[in-house]
Amino acid sequence: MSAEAAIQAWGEITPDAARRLVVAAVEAFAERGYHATTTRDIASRAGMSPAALYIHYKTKEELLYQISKVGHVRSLAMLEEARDAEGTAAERLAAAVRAFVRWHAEHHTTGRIVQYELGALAEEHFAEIVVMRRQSEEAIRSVIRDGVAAGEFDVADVSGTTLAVLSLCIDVARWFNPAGHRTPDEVGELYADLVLRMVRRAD
Amino acid sequence: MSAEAAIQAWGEITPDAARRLVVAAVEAFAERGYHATTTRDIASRAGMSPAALYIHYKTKEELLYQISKVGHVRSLAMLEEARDAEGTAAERLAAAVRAFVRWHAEHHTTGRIVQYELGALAEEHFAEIVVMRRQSEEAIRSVIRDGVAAGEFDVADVSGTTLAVLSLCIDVARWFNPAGHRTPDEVGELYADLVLRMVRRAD
DNA sequence: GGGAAGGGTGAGCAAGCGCTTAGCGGCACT
DNA sequence: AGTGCCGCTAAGCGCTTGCTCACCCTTCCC
Repeated sequence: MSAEAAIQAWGEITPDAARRLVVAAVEAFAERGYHATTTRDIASRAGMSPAALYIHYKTKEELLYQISKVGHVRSLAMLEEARDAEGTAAERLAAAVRAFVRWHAEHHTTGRIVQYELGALAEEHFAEIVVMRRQSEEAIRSVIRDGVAAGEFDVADVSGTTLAVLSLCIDVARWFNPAGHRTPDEVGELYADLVLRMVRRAD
Repeated sequence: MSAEAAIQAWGEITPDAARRLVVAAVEAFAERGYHATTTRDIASRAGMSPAALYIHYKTKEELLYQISKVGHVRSLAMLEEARDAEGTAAERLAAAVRAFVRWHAEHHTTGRIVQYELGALAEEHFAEIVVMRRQSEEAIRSVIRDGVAAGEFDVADVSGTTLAVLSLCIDVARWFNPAGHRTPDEVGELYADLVLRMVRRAD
């Protein structure tokens, strides 16, 4: 993803300086991790002095919270949209995986923060995020349950399989390399196929 | 895993104090992450003063390297053993996944460090570890290739599927909760089944 | 033209960091 | 009993960290 696209992805954040700080923080957190990133690093990537950060965010953790929250809201919206769409359970599950994986590949920097920096959130922020994560899990679980009920899927352990499907998608943020030869679309397609094979009834 | 079991898992490390430091570091790194863990925290968990750490390890990073190295050696040995075993490709792939997943569940603290703290390694240590990771990937890939050649598997993208299988197993270290109701054996069994469904020829 | 407000800076504080050093106590060996 | 050594500690050094504060521009309204 280009720098311009990154800035556009955070378009709803104003003013401009606050958005630049978020974009800079996403880069830095994804590259080095939250704890290894300094406020000076974030500020200088955004072209500001260290003090400027504190005009827009109370603490470094609040920046992390902002990023994590937006990422989780997007993820949840994506999964619930797929759940509520028209079509067979197989079609809806494939659509959910395709979208979720493509997002984690395309926005793998944000994805890394969303998925791997939860432990750095303040307690009250963490509690809020956990609610959304449970809802995401429930969205996938309900599609799988639908497929089993309709006789499309043959799944012995619905909860365990839900966990595995989500886990598979999430981990894309860890290994995806934009310089590699796989595009986000291709990975989404491959994964949608693999997930369908995991759940489909053999016939 | 109990504290005694943890200590035994690092049994080959001597003297006793060095082993206690490693066990303490594994706990601390897994809980908070490498960068958020202080040498004072590690030392006090091991029942020593901060300075004692430096008698056994030159730096905090060397402790991480020790942990990462042992973990990678174990992982690789496990996967290569499964690859070289007797049996069909399906049997060998299932055995590999079962063992790999069980290990990541049972030793999920070590697993987290092995899989998620690579970026904190010194450059020369990282390079050494990357070699082992490539060998691990190659072990799984060769079993899948065997299965395709034997007509047991139907896999369009061998490399992509290898990546997905490894990714699925690795991510167990992130979500596994020993207080949950799933045992490492159960997760291993579930995952072996899911992976076979991902690759098997429908007939 | 004067005052308020908001986005920005340079300098720096208190705390905590990784790591070092001087020295101490107990053990093995002579 | 004396000596050397090894595992360890108390104290603390030099540095970086997250964050603050006094002050400065620019813009806007009257």
